Amino acid sequence: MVQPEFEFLSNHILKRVQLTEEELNFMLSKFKLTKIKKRQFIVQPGFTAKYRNYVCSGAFRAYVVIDNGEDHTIQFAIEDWWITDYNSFFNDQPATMFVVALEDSVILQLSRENEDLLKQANHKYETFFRISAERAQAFHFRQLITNLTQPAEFRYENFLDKYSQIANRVPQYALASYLGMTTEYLSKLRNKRTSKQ
Amino acid sequence: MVQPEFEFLSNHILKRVQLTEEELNFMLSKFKLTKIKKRQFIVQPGFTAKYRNYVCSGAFRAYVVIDNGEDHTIQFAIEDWWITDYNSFFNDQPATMFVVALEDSVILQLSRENEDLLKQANHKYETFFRISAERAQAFHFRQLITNLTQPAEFRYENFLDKYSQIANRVPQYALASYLGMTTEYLSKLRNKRTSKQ
DNA sequence: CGATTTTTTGAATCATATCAACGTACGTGG
DNA sequence: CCACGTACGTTGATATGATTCAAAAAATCG
Repeated sequence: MVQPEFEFLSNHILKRVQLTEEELNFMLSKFKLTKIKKRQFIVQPGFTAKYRNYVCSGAFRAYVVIDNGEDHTIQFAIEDWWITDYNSFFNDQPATMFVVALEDSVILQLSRENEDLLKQANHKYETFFRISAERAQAFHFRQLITNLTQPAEFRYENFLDKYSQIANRVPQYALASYLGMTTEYLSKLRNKRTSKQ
Repeated sequence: MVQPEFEFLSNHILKRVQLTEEELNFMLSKFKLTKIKKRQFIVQPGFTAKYRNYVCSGAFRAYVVIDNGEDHTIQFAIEDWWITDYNSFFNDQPATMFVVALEDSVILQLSRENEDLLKQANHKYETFFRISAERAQAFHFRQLITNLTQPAEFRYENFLDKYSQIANRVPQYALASYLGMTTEYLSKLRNKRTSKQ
């Protein structure tokens, strides 16, 4: 009998690649279940991001801190999302981002060594990671376009449309910096919006 | 005796994955050499992007057109870069971008069918594409951060530093929209800069 | 509860966009 | 190979979306 956390990940994997039960179990066996407390960091600048993290429950925020002390949210992750500093993880370099838990969370962690082992063990595992990377690539591409081409108000409305479950769960300052605006301005947009309807 | 265009691609591939001569040649045999005239489109909205394109010589520009008619540059590609609408290519959906030649160019095209064939034929080919996707992912990630966190002037200076060969070869309006600003503003930044030194 | 963190509000300011006009370059047809 | 037309780049005046700063209000937490 599998723990529910592994159940989520199983579904996630099987949606992307067809595996036999044996293959699936071998893959799952390489993941480590970890509980993370709110405010705890799972990636920090200076240290290599040793794991790729699949979120079973809870919420995370990845951000960078610029020289002047401002922080900028790069990514959110809730259930069924992955998060890490990929630059650090892939290239075994010190991370440049923080990844912090916004809520008490449960994650499944895959180390770089285990990921390499899987990739070498079976064609299908490699396919899974390739598909993940390709989707992430396409996702960031779209995000880049939106940031480049749309004004702040659209970016906010758009985010509400697509990720309302995230919008309600994360602090406003984190969302503002994710959308590339100040918290004050987001607050004004939000007011304008509620008074309109 | 290999044509020089294939020579470039060989080097590119071998930098990323180790192949025997036979494996390399099989991979190369799946690419089609194509000459593209300046102003010619290799990807257009409405049509599926059938190829992943490796640039041997010349230069390309990928852009989207927003409702109001403005166009926004998403990517440049010169020698030794890849370009296509990945969303379209991976998901076999109509493209949303244009990709147009800025100069007379020579490219090597890999069709989706041939790419799939390669991925299935040999673990190592799949590894190559995975590495490509991972690098692209990390690249877009960094770009996203820069766009989100840095003012226009920095983005311009930064681009000059990192991609001076591109900056000199592409029209100014294309660069401006790539950097997320108007051509007028870029023109002013450029002036300010030259008068400063 | 009090203390800290987060969000809101308003006024002043700044970075960048817009518009319009002009100069320049370049490629195409005669 | 010149001349013309269209595309591209520059400049200045004005407008605006978004930031900054300061302070109050609201929410969260020990």
